[in-house]
Amino acid sequence: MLKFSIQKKLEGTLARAGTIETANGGVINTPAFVVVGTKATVKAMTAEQIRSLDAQVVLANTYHLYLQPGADIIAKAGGFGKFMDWYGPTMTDSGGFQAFSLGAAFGNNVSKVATGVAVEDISAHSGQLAQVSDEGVMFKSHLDGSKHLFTPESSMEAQWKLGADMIFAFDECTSPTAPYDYQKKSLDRTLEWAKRSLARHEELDTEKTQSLFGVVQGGRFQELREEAARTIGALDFDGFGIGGSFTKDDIGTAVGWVNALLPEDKPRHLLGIGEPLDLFNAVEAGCDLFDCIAPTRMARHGSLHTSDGRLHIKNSRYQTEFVPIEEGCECYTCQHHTRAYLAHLFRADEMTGATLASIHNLHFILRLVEKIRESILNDTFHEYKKEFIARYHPEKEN
RNA sequence: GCGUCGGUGGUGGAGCGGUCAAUCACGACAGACUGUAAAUCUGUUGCCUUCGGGCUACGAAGGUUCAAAUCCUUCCCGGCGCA
Repeated sequence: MLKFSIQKKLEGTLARAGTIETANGGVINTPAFVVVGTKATVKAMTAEQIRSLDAQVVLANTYHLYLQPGADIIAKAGGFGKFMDWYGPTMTDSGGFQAFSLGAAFGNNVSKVATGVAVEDISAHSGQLAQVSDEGVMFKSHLDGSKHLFTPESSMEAQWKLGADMIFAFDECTSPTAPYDYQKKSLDRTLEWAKRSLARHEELDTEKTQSLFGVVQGGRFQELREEAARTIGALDFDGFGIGGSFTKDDIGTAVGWVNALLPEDKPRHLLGIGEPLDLFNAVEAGCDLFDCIAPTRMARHGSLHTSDGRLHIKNSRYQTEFVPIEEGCECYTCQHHTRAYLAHLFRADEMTGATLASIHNLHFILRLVEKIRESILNDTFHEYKKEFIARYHPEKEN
């Protein structure tokens, strides 16, 4: 069971800077960005490289590791952290996101963050590889088509074996296109699953070495989000995850509805959010932890963060720019390599390009969240945010 | 020299009388990506356009035909075989 302490709150907002101490003695300074290593590896990176970025936490995925290599093998290895040679704090996601990504989202070109506001029922429960019922989620493995039932109980059992310091209750991540009625029904189910997750986890973790986070859902509806914050918030979780869908524009406000109601003395993790502006807004709205695949996936796809916005390293102009991705950046990549070299590696389809780009993007996001933390402690958050947006999103400056 | 097979858009390579500005792949040029089915996916890729269409194109030049990248003739170039 973790200990969370708040060092400083930013007046007039829900933002706070604090420290989490895990049951195993790991320390996390919050707000913190959690690096995603779905299959017990941060894609294209070694554990040594993750350490050299001063990452604080790594998050793996229960569904993926359950299918391959299997939770028992990870348990024998001593947990996924040790398995991958990562000895810092760890988290696992419950598999609840895959109810969405392999269900409603599968093949439908919908992402977790809605760009439009079109609400249509593409049937959140009729996905091709995942079907949701009150009992749990029936997955058809994307690897071999075999069927697997995930329930709150089985997710807790698998996460116990995977051995992370912090784990999540089993929930249903709904589609941003799901209408109110479905969100409501799903929310009720996620609440039941939260109770079942708590009960099963209590049986497994008798010495309280793992912390369990409950997940708040509710889609884009204020009424549902607040209901979820109250009901999940009242349960005996060690922290909370805020999951599901938002629109790009109201990540901050919707998260604020939730955090205004969640118990203040427990950490709040915003699941799957990790673009710079979203991080500022979410911190301001009271979130302490974030995990996101965006920095690493975008890196592999050649989209690199700079203070002046993202650049596409494959664009022709970069072939002859013999300067770092960002002048003054202290990451390994920028200290040793040029845009031209990265442009070449990406064009030549060389793996090292993915590694160097991932190092850079993770460094950018990790340092950004660190600076956000410092700005809370220094009371310079608003100035820092304004300054950042002016350069990164000049079109949004007001 | 004789014979034979071939010469198609940035590249490879389909097409073998009309539905061909020409399948497809690669490359190129852009874009997307937010609890990772993702080192993936999408769009564009002869020139011009008032987006209806127009123009120039399948080695070169002639020819047959209502119609040719596709058939015929000659020439040029390349591979192979025989001298």
